[in-house]
Amino acid sequence: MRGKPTMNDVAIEAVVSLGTVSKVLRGDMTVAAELRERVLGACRSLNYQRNWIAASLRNRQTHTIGIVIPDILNTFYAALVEKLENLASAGGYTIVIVTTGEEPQRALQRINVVKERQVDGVIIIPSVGGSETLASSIGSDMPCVIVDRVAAENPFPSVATDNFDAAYQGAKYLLSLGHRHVAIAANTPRLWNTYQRIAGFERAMIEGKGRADVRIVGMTVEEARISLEALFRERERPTALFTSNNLVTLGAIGALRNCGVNMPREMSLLAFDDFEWLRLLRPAISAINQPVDQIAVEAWRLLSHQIGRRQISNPDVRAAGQLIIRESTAQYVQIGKRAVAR
Amino acid sequence: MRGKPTMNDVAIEAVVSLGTVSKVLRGDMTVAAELRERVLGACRSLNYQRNWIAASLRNRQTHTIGIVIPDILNTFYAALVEKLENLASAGGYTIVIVTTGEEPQRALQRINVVKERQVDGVIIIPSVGGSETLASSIGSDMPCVIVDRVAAENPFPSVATDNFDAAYQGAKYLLSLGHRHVAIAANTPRLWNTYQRIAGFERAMIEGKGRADVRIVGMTVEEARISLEALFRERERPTALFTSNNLVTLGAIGALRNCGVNMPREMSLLAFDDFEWLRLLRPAISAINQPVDQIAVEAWRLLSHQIGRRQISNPDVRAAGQLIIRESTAQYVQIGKRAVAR
DNA sequence: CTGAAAGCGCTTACAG
DNA sequence: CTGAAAGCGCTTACAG
Repeated sequence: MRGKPTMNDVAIEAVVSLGTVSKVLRGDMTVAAELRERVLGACRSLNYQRNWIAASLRNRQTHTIGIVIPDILNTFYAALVEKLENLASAGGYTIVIVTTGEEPQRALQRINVVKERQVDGVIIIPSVGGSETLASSIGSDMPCVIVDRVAAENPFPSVATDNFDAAYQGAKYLLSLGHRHVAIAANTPRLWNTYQRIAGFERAMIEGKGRADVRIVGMTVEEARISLEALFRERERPTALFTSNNLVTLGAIGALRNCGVNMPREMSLLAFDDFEWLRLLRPAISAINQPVDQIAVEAWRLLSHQIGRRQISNPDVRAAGQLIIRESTAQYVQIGKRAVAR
Repeated sequence: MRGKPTMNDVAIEAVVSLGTVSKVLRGDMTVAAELRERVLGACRSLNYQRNWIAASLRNRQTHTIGIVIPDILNTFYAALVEKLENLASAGGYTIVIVTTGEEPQRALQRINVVKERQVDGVIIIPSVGGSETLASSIGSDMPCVIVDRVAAENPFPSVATDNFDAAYQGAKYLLSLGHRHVAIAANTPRLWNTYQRIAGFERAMIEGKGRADVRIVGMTVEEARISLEALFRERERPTALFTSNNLVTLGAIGALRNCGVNMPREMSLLAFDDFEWLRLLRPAISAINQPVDQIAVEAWRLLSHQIGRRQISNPDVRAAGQLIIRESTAQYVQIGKRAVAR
């Protein structure tokens, strides 16, 4: 026996058959206690490590799951990955991560890589324009759950924040402060989560008889900043701004600073996505928090149940967002001559 | 042929032997062009996907690398992962990620998981107290590179910022602004990178005849905040603060706010680790940036050369940090009665 | 340049 | 409850 010991070496050492060793190691309890001890002892003395690849080839399970994510630097996704890694690890799974950088081409290629790796299942956050091709590239035999950016006609189990409602509540809050002209800065309505956020926002504004200004500002911080600087220089600018995700929030804060717009006196800001830094800015930014923990737990439930071929209840989870009020949102006060919108 | 097509199915379809198919698919050019075409055609028409697990079992390569990281929410590590994923992907590798949460026990367990997964190599950022046991748990046959938290007696190829020099330069800068009493808030000197940062800081302060105040503030944002609030309430507090990493910076900013200490008038702040938010705070925070791109590229070079059994030149890379001056650091001006240190 | 055969290290029916 | 044998889908010497 040169190199690593194999299961066969263990069998010889323990003086049992190869099959018995396999049974013991897989936790099959139909093995006599005495043999089991001999096997375990042999494993220890040989410092045996199971060759997981050989097992996978035979039993068709890799105990690996793929995570397809647009961008790890986005704190929301980083938090999601952190939670998922813990859940997977606790369940004996390991995760392979792949990033798509919001590029549909790359997304397709990366999803294929993950499939070739023969993962047992995959958790996907689609990128812009990626939802359409998902069904065909995933196929129906691969356990899969879609997270966050769930398309309207999505065929897979999914979990996301109830974006419509969260945005609706956010807008209601802004209205309750007296704001009547509020803008929503959204990355792109081609993303379904954003689309829902815009819709919830608009619904609330209509109900509250406010003026809703929908601004599409692009996917990056820089694009958002430039776009919003233009908005802030308009004659009749809104008195409150609602950002559609953390990247846009970043751009908005930059724009506010560059244009010298006082927050919250001249402009209230409500952010979608909460995270540590928002508390530290001055004024601290009010935000709608997405329940990352819950989203991760549900995604894992949905995926592991599919892998285990268990019954899935509630295959489309929508988690409630929570409004966190800090200092960036204030009662609307008419300033000088500028009038409130209509 | 039920289920997925195998290489054998392709061989039958193309009317060649199994071995020939294998050769073509592995890019072995010693196959006649005509056969190659037939094989490729058969693959397409059957929609053949190579079973990578079977290949791995035979050739002992998984084309997978493990990344062991303390915490994905730390932006520095998130950025590192993002870069590494791109490099790995471009090289035909996929990454499995494992987080240790700064817990030595968990680190050990996770490193073992990665090894059992039979990765071709591993990139490790040790956690506190984890460096000591690394050598024995990794073994000498596994390609490995240590990043960022490189121990003094580290036996593996490594890449990190030149922490001593970066901190030295930072302290020199603070001295040049006239500060003579400056504190460094460090998470723990048990981390070698932090240890180096403290040492570089102290060296500069000695040379500049300043008073160096070393404060160990703990690993979390909360601990750092509480610890620094105490510092800010001391009678003879420093006029400038140097934080040892991004988590401590977070705590420092919170403490500054809570204690109502004006920055930079009453206290200059220089952060180790730069990232987007630092620009957006007011005042914008001066920082020492670690060259994440370079670090990732070098780590990948070191790892892939080991995997390919190529010669490794320069196995211990130390990259230069860069000082970015913004608004949080200002010339020291004596305020009222409070005297400069000693 | 091509093919037949052995084997990677396990798991899984199947006998006993 | 235990063991002998076949086989998972490839790669790799080895003949030809």
